Amino acid sequence: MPRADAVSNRARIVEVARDLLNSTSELPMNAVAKAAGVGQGTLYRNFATREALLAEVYRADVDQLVASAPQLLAEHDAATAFRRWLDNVADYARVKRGVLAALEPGPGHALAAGHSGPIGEVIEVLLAAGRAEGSIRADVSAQDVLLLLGFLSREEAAEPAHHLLDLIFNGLRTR
Amino acid sequence: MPRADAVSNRARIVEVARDLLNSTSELPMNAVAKAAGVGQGTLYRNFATREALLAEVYRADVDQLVASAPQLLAEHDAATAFRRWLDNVADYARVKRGVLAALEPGPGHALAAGHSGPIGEVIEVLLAAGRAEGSIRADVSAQDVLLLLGFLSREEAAEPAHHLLDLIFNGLRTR
DNA sequence: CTTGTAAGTGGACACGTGTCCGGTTAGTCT
DNA sequence: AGACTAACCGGACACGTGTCCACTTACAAG
Repeated sequence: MPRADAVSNRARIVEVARDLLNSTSELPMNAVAKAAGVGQGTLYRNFATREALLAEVYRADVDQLVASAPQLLAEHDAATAFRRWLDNVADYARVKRGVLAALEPGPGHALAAGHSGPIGEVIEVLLAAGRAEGSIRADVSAQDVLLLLGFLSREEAAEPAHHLLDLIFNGLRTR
Repeated sequence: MPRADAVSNRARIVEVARDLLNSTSELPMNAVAKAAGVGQGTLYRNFATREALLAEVYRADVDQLVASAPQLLAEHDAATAFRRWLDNVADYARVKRGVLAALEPGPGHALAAGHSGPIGEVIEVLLAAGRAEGSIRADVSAQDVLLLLGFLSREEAAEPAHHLLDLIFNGLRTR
């Protein structure tokens, strides 16, 4: 059972981080610690990396992203749903630059286990639907897609994101 | 006309950096400066970023990579040549982890001008050949390819590189 | 040979990151 | 209530990065 102050500290860290991101879109770890009134030790114990902190801050957004997939699958064929979902990811990534960092597999975090968090599972679902439909290559894993999506984290790729997604998605399709 | 000592300093910096990479595969900038017997100021003036230094160290390798493209185009059809060339890139990237950093477009360096250095030009040549042949999509730019190749810089992508290249190349092809 | 000066030098500095550890405190047990 | 202990706290620290600027020196002109 975690201590009460530890819980509130963690919550305050996330809250402060969200505020910082809204105002400056920068996220210096030591600034977060100072603003939250905790030491760096506490900050790093709760969130070992900046990505972990971002993941918590954007968890609601990630959840929404995850939730949109089944909805898309219900309304469209698998290929279209997949394509639309990728567009959703790109849109989120452009608005909130941190989202993509949040869904990236941490070092040694994703390679060992097969699942790369909720996002990985959703991609797997979309891939499975596409495979069943015959529109998506059978040799594509969620890990592959995640890796290919890595370009979204590059700053240079703000605008042509949809175009690049087009190329990537074209590559995932059967021919 | 640059000063004589400046020239030798620059050469020694590159030499030292190469040695460091061969022994530790790490490249701390201040370590390079100290080992080369120059101040950090000198180092950063000659090479504004670590990438610039890596680019110089691996220039010979990059040149070889660039030279292999026309050769491949002479021996195979454009699509095959392009595919083989991508494999070459992946092989280089796996052996010398720094090569990929060397060919990446620096911030604001590649977006403005159309050319992203020699690598960008080679890719453009391969793309043009593929377009003429009708096997490569017309809406693909060298910049796109460079961005998509960005996954090579991720550590996690050491082994499945060829598979991912397969997916990417599949995306570049016409259908 | 002396002097001028523009280029070059190199180290101090400010900043961000992540680790480590002595002190503190919440929750529990008697 | 009082004491114990394990978890927690938070700041000092060591390290790497990149910038800045006072000093030095190569080269040229008189």
